[in-house]
Amino acid sequence: MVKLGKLADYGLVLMTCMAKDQGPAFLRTARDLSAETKLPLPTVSKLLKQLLTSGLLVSHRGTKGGYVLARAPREIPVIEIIAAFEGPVALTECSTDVIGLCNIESCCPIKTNQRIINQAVRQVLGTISLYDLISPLQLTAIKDARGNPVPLVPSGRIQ
Amino acid sequence: MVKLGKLADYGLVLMTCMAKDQGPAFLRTARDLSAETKLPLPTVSKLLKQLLTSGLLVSHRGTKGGYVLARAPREIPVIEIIAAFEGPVALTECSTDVIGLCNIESCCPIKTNQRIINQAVRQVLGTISLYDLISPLQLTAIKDARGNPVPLVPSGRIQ
DNA sequence: TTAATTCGGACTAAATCAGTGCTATATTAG
DNA sequence: CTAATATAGCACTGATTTAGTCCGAATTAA
Repeated sequence: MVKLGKLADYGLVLMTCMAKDQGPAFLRTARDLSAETKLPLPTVSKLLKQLLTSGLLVSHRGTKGGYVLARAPREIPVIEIIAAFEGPVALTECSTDVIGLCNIESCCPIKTNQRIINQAVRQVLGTISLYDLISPLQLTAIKDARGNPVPLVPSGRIQ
Repeated sequence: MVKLGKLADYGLVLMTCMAKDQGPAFLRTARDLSAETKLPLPTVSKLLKQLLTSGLLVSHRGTKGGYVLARAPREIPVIEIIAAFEGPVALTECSTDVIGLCNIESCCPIKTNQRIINQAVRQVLGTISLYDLISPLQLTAIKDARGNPVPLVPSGRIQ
């Protein structure tokens, strides 16, 4: 399916939640976010931990503790959130920049070309920030790999 | 890892092979391709079958049979090859255009936004064709989601 | 001190996927 | 017509990955 794992999916939900309702030093607890997102508490807890160690969140322990975004939504590219759960984004295995893993290696005709795919995808995900996800309408002039505009709102309405 | 399954990966290898060495009505057998790619024959056979039913290849049975590309490499976008093995490309589950699967649904704050991610990725993969993979240097002016050029050959050398 | 909350690890059950094998069908060569 | 070759389609298995849960320790505010 070329899809994200559920954890990464949920991670995006949580990050969007936090970006929307953020105040100055507004700490959100795991329980709090669990209630808001309807995701099971243990899972939310796990997600937050992961986001923490990836440097996307900052935590405060003890009573009245919680999590806050480490940076402004504008400064958090979507690819970082995804990478927090799925590791470095690389559609094709040959292109994880690790040499020697590929058993075809020497004769592999597309090692070069797989980089093209990876780089294109990475670039796109890198240019979309968490802020873009909160306010999609302000996302200006998204263009595709050849420079043509991408119709984000096909029929004038976002579904 | 946000990566393709191995089958899709191998599928790209096979398609690239066929695109490179194609002649007029040049049939390639599974055995042939297996030898060239060093992939096990049963697997190659399975891959070819899949590519066939997806409409990317045309087959001829019997002695002197084999497979040919159904279209010119220029007319085969990478996303189709990937979709042949992984189904429709959709990074996030909410966005498979199926309504009602998401258990958060009503309160899901990012349904809209996930479309942005999916659409951007799909668009990029849709603009890269099999032909681009054979001759990467002729791929002109790949640009990212905001219109900035993507450096395909970072240090002047393709590794 | 007590209650609330994060922190870190380990563990289990389930789903997905790669890979293989076998039998039937079609086509060409001789 | 017959035999050899190659695809067609199906089912099966073993392994890998992943989601999800739980528990005890550390930390902080009241």
